[in-house]
Amino acid sequence: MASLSVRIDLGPELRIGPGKIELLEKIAAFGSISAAGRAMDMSYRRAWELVEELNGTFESPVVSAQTGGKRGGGAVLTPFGLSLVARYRAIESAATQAAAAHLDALQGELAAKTAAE
Amino acid sequence: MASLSVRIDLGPELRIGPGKIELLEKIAAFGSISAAGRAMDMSYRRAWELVEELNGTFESPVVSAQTGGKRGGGAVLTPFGLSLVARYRAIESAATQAAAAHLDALQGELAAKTAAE
DNA sequence: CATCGTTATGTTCATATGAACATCACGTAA
DNA sequence: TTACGTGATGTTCATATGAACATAACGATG
Repeated sequence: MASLSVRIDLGPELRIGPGKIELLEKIAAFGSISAAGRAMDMSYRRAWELVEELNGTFESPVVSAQTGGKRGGGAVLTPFGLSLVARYRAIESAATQAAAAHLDALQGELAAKTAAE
Repeated sequence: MASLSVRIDLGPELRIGPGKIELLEKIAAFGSISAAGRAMDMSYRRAWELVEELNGTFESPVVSAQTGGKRGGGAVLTPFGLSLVARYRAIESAATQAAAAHLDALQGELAAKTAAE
């Protein structure tokens, strides 16, 4: 099934797409950067770098992390981070819904081409 | 200004985004792969590779090219290629319009963060 | 026949990107 | 004190990616 993939451009060096958003959601769900990375089959290193990049691109941090402690540490989304995720999903949802008919048409056309010849 | 960037996933190895679409439009406008490349500040090699990739991913070719001749040769979009571009722009337009309000809200929130502190 | 602009490739090189591995710091719990 | 799980980095290496350059085929046109 054809689907839409949405990225938001907020300026040069300021882009956010489905990958980073999913990572943020996983962090919110597990309370840990490393657990989020594992869930996405991604090295901790990589996950941490993405978080670092996100925290650096926006004025306000998106993830707040703590080292040591009960479970060895952990990470949570800041209010701004939560808001960012919510807004992205809202945008994605609206976009997908609005484009659904066109997508189906394209898909159909593609199937016809595949069937023919 | 914040803007949306849309990619269409039609399967693994079957993705199309703003770059390829723009290239196709330039090819249609100039009637030449090399002219399209120049217009996008892209080497002919690169432009040709993208066209090759497009022609390979879909069942039906998207660009039809001729070597030699009056102007040295040229390239035009196939009917399917034209349709693909049109559908992409329609999808993009619908998506952008539907997400406009959310985008503005995000932009505003971002500006607030930038202003504060 | 020589020229021109284009398509169509080959080849080489620099760079960006991510994978992999290796530590260290930290704070709680046993 | 030791162990544990996590955050936070450093380092190295393989690979992917694109840039740059080079060349041939082609067909009209002069």
